Amino acid sequence: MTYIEALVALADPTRRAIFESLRDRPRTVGELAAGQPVSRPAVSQHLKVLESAQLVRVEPQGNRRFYSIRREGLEELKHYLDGFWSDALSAYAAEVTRRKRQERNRR
Amino acid sequence: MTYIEALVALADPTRRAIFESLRDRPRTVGELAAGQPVSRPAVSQHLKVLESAQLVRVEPQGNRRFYSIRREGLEELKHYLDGFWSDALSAYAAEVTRRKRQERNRR
DNA sequence: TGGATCTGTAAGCGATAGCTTACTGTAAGT
DNA sequence: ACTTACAGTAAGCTATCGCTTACAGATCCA
Repeated sequence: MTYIEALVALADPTRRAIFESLRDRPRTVGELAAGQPVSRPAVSQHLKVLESAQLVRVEPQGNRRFYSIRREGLEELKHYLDGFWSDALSAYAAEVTRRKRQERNRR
Repeated sequence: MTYIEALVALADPTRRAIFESLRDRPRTVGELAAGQPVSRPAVSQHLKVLESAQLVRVEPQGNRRFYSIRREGLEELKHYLDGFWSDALSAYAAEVTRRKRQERNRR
């Protein structure tokens, strides 16, 4: 059920910005905070949420901590979304079309 | 930029429950409210958000309004997520591995 | 036509999410 | 050893989100 955490995590604009700024390469907390209009502790808190959602990993390197994107959380979320492309869903779509046609013919 | 609205919309548990209960077939507001532990106006408000995110459509039928799932919002979100499977991201992954190896050899 | 049914909107309230400042801990540099 | 740099945690504040009740509009049915 990590896809729920991923949804919640990415729903916040600041958290999404932090996540996206990790696209090209890993970054330290300080680096990430410098790129955002919020304080460094705020970034730390966001990273905690992202990590719990399996969206980022940490790599401590001496004094600093490098954060980087992790695919696991994204994949779970993608699979959840894929679940809405089922046959049942197609069946309903047909029903909607049918209803519309019916409605049109009635006038 | 509808994928942002989709993220926010699906991040709420009640809204997600409503959305998921539309998987098999279209339903009226009353039906949806009956399946949820919140009031009917609350469901109406959630549906408004879902509709704005292109996740559902409405089909008024006389007195009632049938809501059903719409794929557009989901697709935008999926494409957004797909963007994180780029080459740049693979490059970073390599860098992480390289860093780890370096770290190991140093001890 | 008049009451009943279905649904959206308005206003207001409480919980919580995100932010800040202050503090603590740990590693690096001199 | 002492100081500086980096980052996580604690506590507290505020804005916002989701909920409720009350109300309004539209359609159905007798």
